[in-house]
Amino acid sequence: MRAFTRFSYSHSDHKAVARKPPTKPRKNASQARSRATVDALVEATARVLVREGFEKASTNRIAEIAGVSVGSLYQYFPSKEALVAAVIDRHNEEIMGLVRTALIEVADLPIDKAVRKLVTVAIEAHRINPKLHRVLAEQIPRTGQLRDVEAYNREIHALVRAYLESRRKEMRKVDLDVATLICVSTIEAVAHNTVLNGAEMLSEKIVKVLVDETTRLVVGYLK
Amino acid sequence: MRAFTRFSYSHSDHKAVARKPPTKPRKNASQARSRATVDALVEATARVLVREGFEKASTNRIAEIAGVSVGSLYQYFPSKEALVAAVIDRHNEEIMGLVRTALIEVADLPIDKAVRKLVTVAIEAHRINPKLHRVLAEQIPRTGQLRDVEAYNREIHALVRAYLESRRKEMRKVDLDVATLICVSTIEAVAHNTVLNGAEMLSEKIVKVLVDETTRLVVGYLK
Amino acid sequence: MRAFTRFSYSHSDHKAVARKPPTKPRKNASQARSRATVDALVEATARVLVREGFEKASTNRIAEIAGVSVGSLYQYFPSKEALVAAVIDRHNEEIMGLVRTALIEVADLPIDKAVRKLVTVAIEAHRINPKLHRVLAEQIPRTGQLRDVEAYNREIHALVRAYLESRRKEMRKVDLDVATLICVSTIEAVAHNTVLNGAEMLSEKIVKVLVDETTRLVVGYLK
Amino acid sequence: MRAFTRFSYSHSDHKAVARKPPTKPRKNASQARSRATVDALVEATARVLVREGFEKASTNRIAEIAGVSVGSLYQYFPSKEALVAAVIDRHNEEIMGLVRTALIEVADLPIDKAVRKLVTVAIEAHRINPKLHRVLAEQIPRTGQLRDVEAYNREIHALVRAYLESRRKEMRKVDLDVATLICVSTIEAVAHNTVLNGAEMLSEKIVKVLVDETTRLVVGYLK
DNA sequence: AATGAATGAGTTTTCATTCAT
DNA sequence: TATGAATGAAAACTCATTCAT
Repeated sequence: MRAFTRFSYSHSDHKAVARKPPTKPRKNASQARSRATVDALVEATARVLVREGFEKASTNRIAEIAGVSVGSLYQYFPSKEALVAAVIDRHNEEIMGLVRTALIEVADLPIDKAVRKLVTVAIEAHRINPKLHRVLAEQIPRTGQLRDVEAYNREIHALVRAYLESRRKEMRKVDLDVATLICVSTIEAVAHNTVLNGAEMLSEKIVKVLVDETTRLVVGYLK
Repeated sequence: MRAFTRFSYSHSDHKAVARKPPTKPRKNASQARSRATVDALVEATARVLVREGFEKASTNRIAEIAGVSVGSLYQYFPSKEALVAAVIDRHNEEIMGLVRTALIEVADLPIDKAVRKLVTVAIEAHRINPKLHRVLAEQIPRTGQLRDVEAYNREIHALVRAYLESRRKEMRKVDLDVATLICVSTIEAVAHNTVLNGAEMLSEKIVKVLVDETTRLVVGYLK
Repeated sequence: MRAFTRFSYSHSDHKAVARKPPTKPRKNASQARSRATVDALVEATARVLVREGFEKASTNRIAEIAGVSVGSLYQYFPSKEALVAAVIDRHNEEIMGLVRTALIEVADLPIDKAVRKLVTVAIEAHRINPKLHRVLAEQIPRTGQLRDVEAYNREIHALVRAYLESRRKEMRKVDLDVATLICVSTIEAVAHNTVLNGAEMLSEKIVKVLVDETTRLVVGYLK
Repeated sequence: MRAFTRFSYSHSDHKAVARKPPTKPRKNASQARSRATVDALVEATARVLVREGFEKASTNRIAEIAGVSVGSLYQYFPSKEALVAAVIDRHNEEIMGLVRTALIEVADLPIDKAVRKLVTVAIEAHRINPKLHRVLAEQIPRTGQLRDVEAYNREIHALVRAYLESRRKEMRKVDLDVATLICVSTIEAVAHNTVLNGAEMLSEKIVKVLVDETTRLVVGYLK
């Protein structure tokens, strides 16, 4: 199963990352100062990840960019992986915000309008921070975030399925789960490619054509 | 643009890996013994990559598994990246073999038969060595292989486009490039998901359903 | 010279630990609350030392176990070493309490009764907290406690010597200092071994045999 | 049970050192160069241990003193502990050499001569490198060498027991194991104290007195 | 007084790569 | 050519101690 967003590492074949170091922030960072430090660290990690890639993203470098000591880094994050995991979480939540909103807005629309909206949102979601998106996608198997990502995927699947169910009369006879899988996969694939192929360079016109065609593809399939 | 196979890192946005060490084999491996050594090294790299992941795949370990000294490794490959690049090449060639053959076989078939065949082959290609596939997919941005992968993608695009062109009369009016992109993206996405979701565990029956549905999706779109 | 208790690092050969941080409690802990805090810290240190060993016993951990902030820890103890020193002191005092009492009780007894009592007490002293005993023994050279331990040793030597002197008529002719050294060493050695060899597992019967034999050994030597 | 040499940490109560990193040299160091490197490392470790104590003995420092790179250190020793273990082994073997030889020489001597010899050798053994002896004694619980040390202790016990058995007619009736334990403990204790109390400063005369008295102590006990 | 966030020097360990043999 | 010992920069992580609040 795969979502609108390409973190879709829902495979179970990856040698489970030896989870020696835990992956959740050490304290709740209730105090304002702590909170600021944690935020600075997550932000710095995202930046370094984008600018220099995962291997160059050393904890010392991240701490430096965050304007904080390594010691502080390890006060809040027990390992480098935990830091990356936090970035992934943040990014995922941004994306899920978009997607959830879209699915609510779409609830009462007919299938063609709805699909068009979803395709558009999927592309937008991929555009939030494509470079970060890529680096994170590569790192998900290592951070033990697979479960979370799968949870998001399941959520999206469930939401889409619910929508389709409410519109069953507009559709031909299909197994709803299969149809959902096909829709989600397809939309995600096109969005992924669209954005990764030059992201910012794509003219609005071409994007429009892609949205049109993808909508036609999916709607044609459902009706 | 994206191919049937998920090496689709055809984005130009990745900061080109500082190409300190070259990436092509040092010698042509003309002698038989050399050839054997090179093969052993590439094979060992693939194995280690699959078994232990990229970070654990040290050159010393690879040499050891290949039954060769590190010194010899560096006789044939100027850097670790070159070694990984060779593995990627080999894997890509295996996949492209399948795809090229399929596209030849399909040349005279009507669209529905052809699409079904292509979907099937895409899934097979993803099944060749899924674990290796994953590790390589993660590592491609780091080696200098993006160009090569894009070349494969372009080749596939060209082949599919050529096929579609020859079948234009069966199709509705569309921009051929857009249609090709949509087809290739879609087929790839479904194959990718299918295989990575439990790979070997998927029952043949479910696979058949997916092939049916994907075929219907694509054919419906083209006609 | 060595005492009944195996803290006998009375060697002067150890490069005196660079005494950067002082080793005495910062304040006299006059207030009740302060006193409680100090006690909690010493107790926590002992516990951590026993449970996790010296390397794992970080000041932060100790403070946490004591239910106090690190800041407070440093309010009362200027360094980690001072903390360990306090634990050593406390443990030494416990032991010396036993030993002093025994030597008073023994004052009017004949040599064989007295030696038997001392052997018994030595074993008891080693049994107070064998694990702590060990860890402390390992760490004494590092704290500045050697002087203190030597003082205890000297005290024991003096007490035993005084007793022997008062019983000279029961003994053969010997140099009193040599005889004292031999007695103290011997009793301590057997007690040390007895306890450290399985401590709590030694059956009372075996302990009794050891007490009997050690008494015979020492008494035989003195008479 | 305890031997003539004070490595006698034969207690089973120490929390078994988490044996994450193995403790045996990685390769057999057959080549001459390797051998030299290994020797240099062990020697450097011993030196650093004596001069700066365990905590200051960092692997980088040891490598530097050995005139070798850290990398080489880790080529031959998988961890700092393994290095210390090697030093312990070497030291133990030196000591056992002395002890074994003495016990052979002593085989046909009467008890008083034999005991005198053993006391002398015990003191000599402790004098080989008293500072190193101390540091190692402190570190043995951490290195997982307890088993080895216990093996040495058992060997000594067995050898002494065998000797006593062959001289039974000279002795009063005793349980041989108890007698052996008492002898070994006693001799060790005196040697330990003698050496650690100023080692080199002890006049030969005082040493002689101690040897005399200890011999009398033990012989008096056995007869 | 107490707190606990912050510090950063220092530690262990890894691994791509070189080069003497 | 092949070997594998040696290298050393760099990475992840710890912890005694300080100091603003």
